[in-house]
Amino acid sequence: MVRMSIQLTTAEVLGLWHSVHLALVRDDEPDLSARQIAILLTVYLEAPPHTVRALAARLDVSKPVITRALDTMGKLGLVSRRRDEKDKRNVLIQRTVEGALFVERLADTVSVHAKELRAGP
Amino acid sequence: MVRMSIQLTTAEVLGLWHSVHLALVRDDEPDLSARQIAILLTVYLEAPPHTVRALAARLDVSKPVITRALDTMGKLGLVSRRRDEKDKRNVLIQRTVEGALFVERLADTVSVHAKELRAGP
DNA sequence: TTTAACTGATACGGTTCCGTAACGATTGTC
DNA sequence: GACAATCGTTACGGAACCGTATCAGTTAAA
Repeated sequence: MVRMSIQLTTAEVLGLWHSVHLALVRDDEPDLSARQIAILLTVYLEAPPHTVRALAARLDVSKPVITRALDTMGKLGLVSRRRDEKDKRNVLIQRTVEGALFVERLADTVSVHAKELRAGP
Repeated sequence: MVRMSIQLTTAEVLGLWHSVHLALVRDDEPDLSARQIAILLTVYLEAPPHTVRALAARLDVSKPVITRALDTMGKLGLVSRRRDEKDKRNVLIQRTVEGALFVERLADTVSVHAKELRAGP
């Protein structure tokens, strides 16, 4: 296994983006918006705690945007909310088993379509 | 430049997806849905002609889904519609200069965040 | 203790999208 | 010519989302 930087052509990058989105649309998973994906992956990839305010700042969007996205993703079981007992103004966004599986399937979908790419030194 | 297949780890794939979506949300471009992205890139990457019915079949969605997406992307100037003179039942979806620039900027955004990936033999 | 600052949620009017069903227009068939 | 098949669009009620403004609850400061 060799670590190197990869220089992708425009056509290769677009081909990857195209095939992955086609797969995401065609499968049975719910199609999340770009904002929802950004929130979901921030929660699952970055270190907790995750609050509404922090997510809003991270995405550079308003707080209601986060609240609405959490409502929808909460119904889907992808994330959950809990009051912060140390500061009851805060709400802590937490990961779920179902959400972790969703993220894993997303990674699989992307990986499948990223198999043939050009690598340069 | 060496052509080889790339084996990406789950963390690397998710990190790419995360950073690109964060960038897409934070920039000034309108956030397209997964279906809109799939339609847009199909129109710009695959050979014409592109009809509503063909796009619906390609994405495995109903025709009104395509019509609605074309309405919205048409207002954004990303695609345009024209009647097929040879068979006036058909509508031909066409590329626009503005749409081509949008796709190009999308490719740039993805490329920027795909610079550090692990490549294997 | 009164006030200010801060949190996340809610309300508002408007837009987009959802799936399903029906529609007018055009073309092909008998 | 009459009829069916095919095209894309529209209609429908319901849901989600948009940006903005405001809200109640909690904490910190005066």
